[in-house]
Amino acid sequence: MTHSEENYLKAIFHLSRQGTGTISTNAIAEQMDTKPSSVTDMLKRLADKGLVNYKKYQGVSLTESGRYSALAIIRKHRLWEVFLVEKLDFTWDEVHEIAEQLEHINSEKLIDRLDALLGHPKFDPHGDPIPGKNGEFKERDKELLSKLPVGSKGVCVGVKDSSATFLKFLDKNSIALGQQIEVLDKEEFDNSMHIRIGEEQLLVSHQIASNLYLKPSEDS
Amino acid sequence: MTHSEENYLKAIFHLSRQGTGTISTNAIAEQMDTKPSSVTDMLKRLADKGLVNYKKYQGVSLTESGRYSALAIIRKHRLWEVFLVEKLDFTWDEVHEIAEQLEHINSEKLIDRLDALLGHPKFDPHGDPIPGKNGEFKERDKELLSKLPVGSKGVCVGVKDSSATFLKFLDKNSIALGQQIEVLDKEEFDNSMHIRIGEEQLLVSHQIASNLYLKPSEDS
DNA sequence: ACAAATTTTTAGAATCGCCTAAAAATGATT
DNA sequence: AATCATTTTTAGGCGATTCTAAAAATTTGT
Ligand SMILES: [Mn+2]
Ligand SMILES: [Mn+2]
Ligand SMILES: [Mn+2]
Ligand SMILES: [Mn+2]
Repeated sequence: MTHSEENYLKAIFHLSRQGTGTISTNAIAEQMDTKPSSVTDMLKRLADKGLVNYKKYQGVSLTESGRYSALAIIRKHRLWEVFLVEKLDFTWDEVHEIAEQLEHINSEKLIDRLDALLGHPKFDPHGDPIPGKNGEFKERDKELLSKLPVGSKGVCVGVKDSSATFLKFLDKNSIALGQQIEVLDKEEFDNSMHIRIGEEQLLVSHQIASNLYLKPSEDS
Repeated sequence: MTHSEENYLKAIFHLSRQGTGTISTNAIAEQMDTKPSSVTDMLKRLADKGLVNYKKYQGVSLTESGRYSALAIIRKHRLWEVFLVEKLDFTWDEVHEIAEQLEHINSEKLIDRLDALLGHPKFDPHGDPIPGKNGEFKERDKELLSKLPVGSKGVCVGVKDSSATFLKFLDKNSIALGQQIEVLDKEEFDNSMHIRIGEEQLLVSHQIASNLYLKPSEDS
């Protein structure tokens, strides 16, 4: 598989775990920052190779084999991200770009060894689950902060937007994975939320609250 | 720069430290396992980008900038080889193929951190020197075993052929870098050599002796 | 149901990197 | 100097990936 094919598979995989059903040409084009006509071209090629189910005008979905390949690439991406943070002291806002390159390195043995070196991590630096060697993949239990009612508590377990700007914002306000968060109040006006993080209190906009994932505590 | 351009620069660099003078189209084609016409194509492109000096029928050489780029790639290649051996327990015959991929990863910070993690190594697993961050590069003092006179001693510091088959042969005969070697005798008939390695004695063919580098001891 | 708006595909072209076959230049031999 | 062999370049083409512009299909709105 070429780098380009791998990137398309990844994009299709990510789109299918968001919206429900089949994926549109335009959605892929937007995700990948290319033109729809280029997407159509590639979908034909991927279909020829048995990686996607594609029929003109009908949208696209991954085949068994396409899904397996996509998961292998995502596994590599996320393991490399862990490596960069754990072993090379990168911050969580720096690793994605580099992992975009490293994910295309082709060596099963390399990935197995890397996985072992890192102690078989289950999640990447952004809280996303790392697929297993044989394509096992389960999303973790989590809820957007913005969806939680006033009074509930939870632990921060992930981000939806993992752009460098958002991640740096979180750093600046000492919001990190593993942190306990409590919803103190919600403003009717703009849906911003008063939250407690450890000892601190903070008012976060709706946009922020809808990009932070919590694992709600049992007792809420 | 594309992967292909980087590979051509590397090939030209390596050829220029072997034979003397400018590099022929055919030599590059052979080194890279492509056709001469493809090489001509690429040389034009590299010349346009100011990476090589090229004039039709006159051979080619690296410009300042081309040499600098080539060294950067070789630096990455060799640092990754060290990483694979030191941190992921690969053997020295396994690392080259993977490093051929990793050398194209583009991130200065990544390489700086990797260099630091490895303790700023000076040589790769095959005894080849690792170019410095700013293009410093000096070949180490070494001599082919086949060139040494009977009675001389030295330490094994590198291999000329670093193919997996040769490296595995060396492993099998416990010849490793850092090993003390003494030339006991030379056969007139086929130039094979009787050598002593530590406690062991061994008869090696001329072909083997002309692919092992020693640093001759002062007193020889 | 039909026209308008939107989405998707096709047609045609560019670039990169490679190939084969033919032509041109260079170098060696008489 | 003329011929022959070798090296190198050119010409033309192919697959991969992308683009723009135009055509076709689908969806939406009245
Ligand atoms: Mn990422
Ligand atoms: Mn991630
Ligand atoms: Mn190597
Ligand atoms: Mn090496």
